[in-house]
Amino acid sequence: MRIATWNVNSITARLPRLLAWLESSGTDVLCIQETKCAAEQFPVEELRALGYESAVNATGRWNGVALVSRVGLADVVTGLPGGPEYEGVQEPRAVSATCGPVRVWSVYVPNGREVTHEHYAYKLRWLEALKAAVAEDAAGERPFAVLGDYNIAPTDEDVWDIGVFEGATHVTEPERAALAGLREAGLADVVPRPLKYDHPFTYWDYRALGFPKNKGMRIDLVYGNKPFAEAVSDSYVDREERKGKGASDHAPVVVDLDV
DNA sequence: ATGGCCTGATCTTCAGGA
Repeated sequence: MRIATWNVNSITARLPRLLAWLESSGTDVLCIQETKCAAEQFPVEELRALGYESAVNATGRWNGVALVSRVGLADVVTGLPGGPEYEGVQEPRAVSATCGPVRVWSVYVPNGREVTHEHYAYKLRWLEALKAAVAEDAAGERPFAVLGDYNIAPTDEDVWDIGVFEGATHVTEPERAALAGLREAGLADVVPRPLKYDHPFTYWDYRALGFPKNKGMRIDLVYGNKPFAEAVSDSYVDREERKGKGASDHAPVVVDLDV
């Protein structure tokens, strides 16, 4: 079984590449982030034509997540139970479902913007709520994983130059402590292999030739419980999908499971 | 040449991304 996560940066803008990639990669379950569409604009029919069911949590131009699966999609939960509000609303940042033998979450963790910004405090609260919401499944016997754009680089090695990030979000101790909390809850960081260079970056800024210069970050993560991690036979970042016109600024992270 | 972007909506300018 092949499962992947991909921040597509607008599913509308990415639809031709998304459909082509699903077919060429043979992905069974895809966790999607930043759909940037209203739920009714999500391309349910185009995906159904390829054999995929969809579970969508999206409300408009910002954020939005989805799960698409061709191996079943049951017990869908929309949103993060107990999750915090930002400016009075629960933003669409989580959706979970059971896809065949695996329980899967697709998450888009808040960015944080600046460490002094209210959005940063919200990011930390959101991660606390995530830990509470997944605790039971994380400790369970069924293969379980939380995949998505965490907007956190787990270590200094997960950015191209840590010096550039002094005082910035994505690399702070509280953010990394939140990831450690998920690991303490029973989830392991399933680190993919890079297809080129020595580090599995998953995001490269559109600006300043970030991709050609490999100025990347590893912020799209797969956190799986013990049964999930033990079933992993391979994992890699499909950097080919970051190339060319019409690419997202994130590449898909692919995980193969023996389940 | 030492910089270089992309998205959708508020739509020719902006906020947000990280």
